[in-house]
Amino acid sequence: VVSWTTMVVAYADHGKHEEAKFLFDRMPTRDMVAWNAMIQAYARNGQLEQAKQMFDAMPERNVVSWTSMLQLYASSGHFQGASTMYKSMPERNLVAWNSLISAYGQSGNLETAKATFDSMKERNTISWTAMLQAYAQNGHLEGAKTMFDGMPERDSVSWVIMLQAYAQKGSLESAKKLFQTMPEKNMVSWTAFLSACAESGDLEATKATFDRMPERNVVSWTTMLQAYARAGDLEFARSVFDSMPQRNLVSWTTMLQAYAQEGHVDEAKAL
RNA sequence: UGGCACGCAAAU
Repeated sequence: VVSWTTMVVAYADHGKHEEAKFLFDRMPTRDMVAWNAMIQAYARNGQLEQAKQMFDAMPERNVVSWTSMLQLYASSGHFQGASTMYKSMPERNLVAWNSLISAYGQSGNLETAKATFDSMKERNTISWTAMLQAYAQNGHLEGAKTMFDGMPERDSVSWVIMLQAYAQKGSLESAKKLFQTMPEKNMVSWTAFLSACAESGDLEATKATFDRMPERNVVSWTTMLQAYARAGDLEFARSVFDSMPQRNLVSWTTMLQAYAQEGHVDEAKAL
């Protein structure tokens, strides 16, 4: 049953929920982990209806099943459904609570998110970061900063979210200062900072950051490409595009959009 | 020692 479940998850990870379901149906035995994995397979591919059917059909449910549904409702914008799930959960754990904070944050319900956070008997870094993000998403820089400063521990995710909070407020300077004090920088934090530079419109800073990066992936390359594109620098944009070690759908779309934006129909078509 | 759920980066 473990091998079968591994296969189901593998298909789900590649967006193939129908194949996942085909395998699931052929499993000789299914335990709760298998059922939960199948719910997640649908959830990851946005199949709310199907996920709900699995949830209703399963012989028994645990806290993972309930939490998965809560998250799915929240991520689909069905906050009422998420709330209903939460209320009907027979048991709750830290993950469930954290998911609820995120759900409230996404729905703009800051007060309730904070009330939830305050009422928790245990919190981990994810709880703090989810609350930090809730403030940031809703434009409350002060609240975000209070969370960030008050956290017992910060990891790279919390740093990145705080950095984005500054960047969203147009404060590249604060973002830069924060980035400089970040203890361990990884590809995501570098790219997040790169993106902050790009969004500020400071092309020099963007290029300088890009050149200083210890390593780059397709996301960082595309961010650099986008920086030139939004500045209307089609030549540079194209040379970045041509130099990229890899391209994906997003990088192609960025290049295409750059041409379209500037009215270069022929190049767009050729691309 | 193996399988499921929570918080981060790029385009539309």
